[in-house]
Amino acid sequence: MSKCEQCIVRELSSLKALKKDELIKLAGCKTSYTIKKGEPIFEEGESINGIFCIKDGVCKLSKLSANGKDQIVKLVSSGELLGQRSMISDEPTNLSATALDDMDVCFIPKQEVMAFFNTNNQFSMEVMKTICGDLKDSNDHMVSMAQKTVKERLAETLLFLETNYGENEDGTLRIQLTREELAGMIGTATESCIRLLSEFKKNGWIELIGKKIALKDRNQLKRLSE
Amino acid sequence: MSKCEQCIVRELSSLKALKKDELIKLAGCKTSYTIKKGEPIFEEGESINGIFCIKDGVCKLSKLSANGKDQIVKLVSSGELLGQRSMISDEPTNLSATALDDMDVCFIPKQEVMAFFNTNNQFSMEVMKTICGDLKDSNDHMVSMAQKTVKERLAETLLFLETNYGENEDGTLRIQLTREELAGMIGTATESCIRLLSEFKKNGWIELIGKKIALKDRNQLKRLSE
DNA sequence: TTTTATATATGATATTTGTCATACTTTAAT
DNA sequence: ATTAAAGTATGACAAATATCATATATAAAA
Repeated sequence: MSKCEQCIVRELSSLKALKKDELIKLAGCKTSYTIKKGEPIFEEGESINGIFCIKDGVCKLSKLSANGKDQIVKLVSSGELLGQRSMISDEPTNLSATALDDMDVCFIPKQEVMAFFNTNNQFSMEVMKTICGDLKDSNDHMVSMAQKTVKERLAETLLFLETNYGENEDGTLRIQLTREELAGMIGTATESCIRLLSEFKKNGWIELIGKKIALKDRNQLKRLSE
Repeated sequence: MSKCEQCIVRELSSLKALKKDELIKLAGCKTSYTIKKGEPIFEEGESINGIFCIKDGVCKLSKLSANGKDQIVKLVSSGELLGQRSMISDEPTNLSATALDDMDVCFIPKQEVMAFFNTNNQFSMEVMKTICGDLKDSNDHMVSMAQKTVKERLAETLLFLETNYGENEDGTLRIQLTREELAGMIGTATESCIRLLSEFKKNGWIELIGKKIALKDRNQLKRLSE
């Protein structure tokens, strides 16, 4: 049972508001484990009685739509908390979380977190702010889906992925998404996504190196996305 | 300066967690006023240093997209609070709020609400739950936009409007939206919205009485929306 | 290695949706 | 009451996107 003090999640998430004694309590009740790429952390409809701390790796939060397509609502990665919404609302999750990488996570039981809400106001405020940020992102995302073309959304998403997850030495996006997952992020059919990637490549805006994608003309992508 | 105790907002919103002395404080700092149909309560980019209590009427929360269309993110009506997200995040709003009805509202300054956060944990939890509900709705809405057709979204929206805002004696939807606003809710062009309404009418699923809409075959609409 | 499965890619085509033009209707303004 | 403006409606057409078929490439399994 390792300490929570030096954990990246403690540094970056709402947990930064916790005091020493609270961190010790935390370390005592957490369970840590690993999840392999492709495996679920939890699935739509499950009751998850607590929150997850992501120590390493990235996962997708997605929702299966009636037509069988998996819409990606959000990516969550190391340093972040997962499952807060469902825990606070006290209802089964409406989303599935699936590892895109091999992941290291900790699970903190609900009663522990709720206790912190009652004793540490700063922690409550941090969580509230995080959720408000998520709400703003979700609203913006929704407007994007409703008002932008698939092409615009693809450009937007590629820039988002580079900004938030960086690039490898060869200039390709570090985050590894299949074409199907990328399509799931922008909300379109896999074929449409592939077709537009080909078009972007033909225009010299991106480069396709095997399955990987490297951004070339960021200004053009930016212009397109707005 | 009227009391807050018997106010509908106090009954239905997070304010129900406030105690008597807190309500007295509230009554002392609020400013109440009216807003006429079509007028803004606040606009995108404004800093609104507090929250609004909606005593009467309905408003739309919308965001102007790059193509000049006004996407409606959410409707907010009597009994609800408005502006919590922006106040908690401490940043200008990303949305405009515009009255769809003549409205009665109260404004509560930020410092007052923040004080309640510090002294009344139940209130904090209620606000948190509300925002979590908003987040879930927004996520679901986003998936709808990404995965459903305009036709499906129109059917869904018509049912939503009936469920949440009821109908008049003649069976028409009580809430009064222009075709443009309805299009803004489902995320499509005004003409497409009108065209589909005509199609629904031709199919006998709805009736158009002037500008008003009456639902006829709710089962069919429901089937379509899923 | 060979086979099998899965992911990527592209063409052909159908469907959906947006845009522009125009007519009609209702509401507001002079 | 007349005019002007805004909202509703529909046709014609163009553009965007989905679907189905199929080919190729890559990865996994036997």
